[in-house]
Amino acid sequence: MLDIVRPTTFDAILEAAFAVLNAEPKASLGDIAAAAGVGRATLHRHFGGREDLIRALAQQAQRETEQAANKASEHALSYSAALREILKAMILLGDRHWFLAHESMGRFPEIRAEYDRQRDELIDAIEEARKEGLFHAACPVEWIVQTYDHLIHAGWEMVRAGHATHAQASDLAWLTLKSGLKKARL
Amino acid sequence: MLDIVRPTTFDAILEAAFAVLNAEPKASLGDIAAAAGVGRATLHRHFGGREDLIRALAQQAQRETEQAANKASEHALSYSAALREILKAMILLGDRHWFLAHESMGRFPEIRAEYDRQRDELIDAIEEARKEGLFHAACPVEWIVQTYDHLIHAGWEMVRAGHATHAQASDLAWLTLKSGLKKARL
DNA sequence: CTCAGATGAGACATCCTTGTCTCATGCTCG
DNA sequence: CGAGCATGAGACAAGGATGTCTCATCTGAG
Repeated sequence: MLDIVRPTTFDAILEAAFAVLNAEPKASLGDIAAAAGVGRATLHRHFGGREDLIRALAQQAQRETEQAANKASEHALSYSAALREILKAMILLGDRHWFLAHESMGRFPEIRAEYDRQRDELIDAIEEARKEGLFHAACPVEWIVQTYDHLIHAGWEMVRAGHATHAQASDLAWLTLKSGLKKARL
Repeated sequence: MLDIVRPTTFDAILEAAFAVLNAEPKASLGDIAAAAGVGRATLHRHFGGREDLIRALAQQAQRETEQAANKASEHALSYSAALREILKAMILLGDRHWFLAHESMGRFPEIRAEYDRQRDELIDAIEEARKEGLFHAACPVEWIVQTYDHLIHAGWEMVRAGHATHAQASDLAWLTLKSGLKKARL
């Protein structure tokens, strides 16, 4: 209706790009423009080229995941609770999360640096949660990080495929992580 | 030495293609040929084109994962033990496993059909293992399949990154799966 | 030693993608 | 109502990828 905020052309292009590129990394700018419902020239007016679009996507993904993580953890009373709420929030942003992890960030130093910083924050939170008894003392932090990431994506796929609601997928992912890593050790 | 079986050119191209395409789906046939150490014309002599190469990769991945799964489970005394041994075998074939799951199989009906058949076999084994008490009765089979696939890839990445040996990654993945899904339920 | 087969390099044509530009259209605001 | 801005469509040039072909070279087997 009158009060509905129509997404800008810029946002429509980003949204379409996430969806198209996650499904088909080889997709052309023409494919993305078509999916966004805009002309290719319009895409070129908003972005300086394919690399510029990819960079904008990565920055948007980083902004959204950072904001969602901060918002999710602001009322958490423990690191364990924070990790749970962040997991839940990330499951909604699975496409952004996956885009960041799998699109080559090597060619954008500033994206890589921010990605590494967020990784370090996650590792710090994991080590604090371990002290709270969430993870086995001998479980490698690399495995915890891997499992955390993959369960986010598994949850996102459950929601996307219609096999579970967001709340259900979050519960499944959290229970699996919590129970699974309490005993997992080398 | 004299008895070392030199990989054929055909095999070298497939091996290089798995590695290159998993890292960079947009890679050109020239990139793949270079990584295989052969000329692009040679690649074209072995494969009728890019689509033909992708189809051959998918068929090879299906053949190898099927053989490895069969070999892994031939001495298993229970479905749970079989799932464990298959998980261990798949972690070594993580690149094939991931290629099958993420390269678009929609355009090859015979690949899709075989993929679905192998999925059904896995689901059957999961349901039998559930009867053995491996999984919670209320845990959705879709979640079990998702978690199984993702832990395979998580384990493969641990090995590839040098964070764990194959045996260690297998143990971590199995413990995480077993402990995590024993309690995970909706 | 010779021949056949496999291969590498490079040329060539075609197609696709990208980036730029121009013109026309529509919408919104003053 | 008019102007300005955003956009779509299409043309055009350039570059890269692909597929085909030819010639030269090397290796292995007979």
